[in-house]
Amino acid sequence: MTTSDPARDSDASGQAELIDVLVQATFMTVAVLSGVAADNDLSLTQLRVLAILRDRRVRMSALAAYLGLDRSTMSGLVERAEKRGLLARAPDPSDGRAVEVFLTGSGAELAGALYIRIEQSLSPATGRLAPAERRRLAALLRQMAGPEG
Amino acid sequence: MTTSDPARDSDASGQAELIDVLVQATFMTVAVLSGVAADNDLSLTQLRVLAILRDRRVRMSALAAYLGLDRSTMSGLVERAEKRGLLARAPDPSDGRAVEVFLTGSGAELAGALYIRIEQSLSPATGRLAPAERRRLAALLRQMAGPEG
DNA sequence: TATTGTTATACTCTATAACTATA
DNA sequence: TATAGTTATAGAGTATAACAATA
Repeated sequence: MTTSDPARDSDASGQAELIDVLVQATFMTVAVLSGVAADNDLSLTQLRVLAILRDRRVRMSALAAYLGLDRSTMSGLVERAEKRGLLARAPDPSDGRAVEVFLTGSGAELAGALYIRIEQSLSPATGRLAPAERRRLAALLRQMAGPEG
Repeated sequence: MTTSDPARDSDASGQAELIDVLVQATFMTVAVLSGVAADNDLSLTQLRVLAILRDRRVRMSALAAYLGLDRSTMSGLVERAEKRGLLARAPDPSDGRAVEVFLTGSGAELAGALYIRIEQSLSPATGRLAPAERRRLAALLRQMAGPEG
């Protein structure tokens, strides 16, 4: 989304300029995350599932809602990951319709390793900032994308 | 990639904390972009193709390299977009092997509309920042993800 | 009646392998 | 020989529609 629109030159509010570089940083990050996932024969979505389940046990429907996917899509994703021994399903005792998903030992191990690889793979980017700048950037990103949104 | 790792509490360098919120902001942005794309019956990759071609005419191989895709994948993406009348292919006069891709009038019109929708759809997030904060965030993101990386 | 999850189906996205044409 | 692009193939990701079981 890089443009050379002349209207951008007098962008006093910084909206358009921020959007350009935000989109650029987004695809840089997606590329890094996808690379780490691919190195482990995972899709980006599978990586996200492992990350979500790292410290939680959740219902199929909650997983689908959080990822913005249809429940039928979740069934396929979970089935393939289950076949690989990364996670498992169990009926929810409190609701006969619901199914809970959780990591196996092997899945938890992989999730931990993935997190370390992500930190390493992003460090060339984050390392371009001084510690104080990193904290400032984190604060601004949290304000922009934070809990409220 | 949100965690409650106690090691994070004493993260004086801000590395891990930045990574968490960067990944969160990344998926927020991807969700917004994917939503805009889906509203126009496009995939996120197709939207990126239109954005790249907005002010350029590029070779198939350059497009594939920029997006990190195989050339055969580009052939399919471009063929489907061409079938919809959004872009076209033409042989490169300077190299008999090469093919250049460029937007049609209809494709350029859509690309412009998409950009406006993206600005609108991201504004709830960017609007949480004051103009000076937006400029500061843009500068930090540029430094982190900028031209060098 | 509404919700949860699965299955069947169809299409897009993606990479690998094999191929043609050009450099 | 190497590069540019396409085609064939196969598998993963995705949504829609229809369904069964439970609430």
